[in-house]
Amino acid sequence: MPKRRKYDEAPPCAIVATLNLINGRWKGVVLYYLLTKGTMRFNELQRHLPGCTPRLLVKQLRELEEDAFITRTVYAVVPPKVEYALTDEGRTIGPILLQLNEWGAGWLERRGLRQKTARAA
Amino acid sequence: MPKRRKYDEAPPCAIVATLNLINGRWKGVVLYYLLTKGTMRFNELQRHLPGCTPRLLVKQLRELEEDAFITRTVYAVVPPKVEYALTDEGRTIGPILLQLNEWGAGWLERRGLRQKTARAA
DNA sequence: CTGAATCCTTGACGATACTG
DNA sequence: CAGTATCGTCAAGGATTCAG
Repeated sequence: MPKRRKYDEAPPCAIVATLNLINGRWKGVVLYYLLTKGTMRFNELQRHLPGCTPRLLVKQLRELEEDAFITRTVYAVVPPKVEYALTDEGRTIGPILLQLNEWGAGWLERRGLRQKTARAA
Repeated sequence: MPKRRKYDEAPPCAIVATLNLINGRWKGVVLYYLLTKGTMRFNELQRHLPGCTPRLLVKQLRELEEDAFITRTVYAVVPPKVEYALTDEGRTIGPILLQLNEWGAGWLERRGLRQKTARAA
């Protein structure tokens, strides 16, 4: 049994399935960054996610990799260098991520919780 | 302290904020049903969510209500009758829900996990 | 019919420290 | 730099029963 995430019991419901895929404290944003800023290294990614511990970041990245959304490329150099990039599959949710961002920005504004720019974090 | 959901510490990050709003085992589908099938009663809703206990359904509905996505209308009759409907605010995520559904359907298919129709559950 | 009450499990996530 | 290891917390969700 190769590790189950809580909702791998996902019924054949498209919406539930999709949401489960991007469930996780930072998955959505990670994908968004890789989408809008391109390939990134581990630390680079982490710097963009204030409050995200390496432990958690690793876990979410591994899950995204499992789900074929991103690739993980290790370079045999010192100091170590690992790059994360979107796959073609990962790129297919791009439009949704952009919409989530846009809608969320509007929502935050309606709530009076201004954010200065349209940045994702 | 009026009850906190785990991620109410949501940073002013639009994507994270949005995902947190529809996080929850059934929230997405509930919204989808209310969007595509219109106003629904409690039991009606539950019948569409196999495996969802009333306890959980109530909770998620209350949260959606708190977030102004849906309204809860109680009719003073016996037996009780309560109707849930999307608000205008709730309707604004409609496009995203539809896209989530569509993308998810494609994903499930690519995964070989056929679903017969385009139904959401 | 629409929940509320109670009790319980679990896994998502956090803090801190350490390493090749 | 890119993680592991270890320990701990806590809220999400499950099961069951009861009630207006």
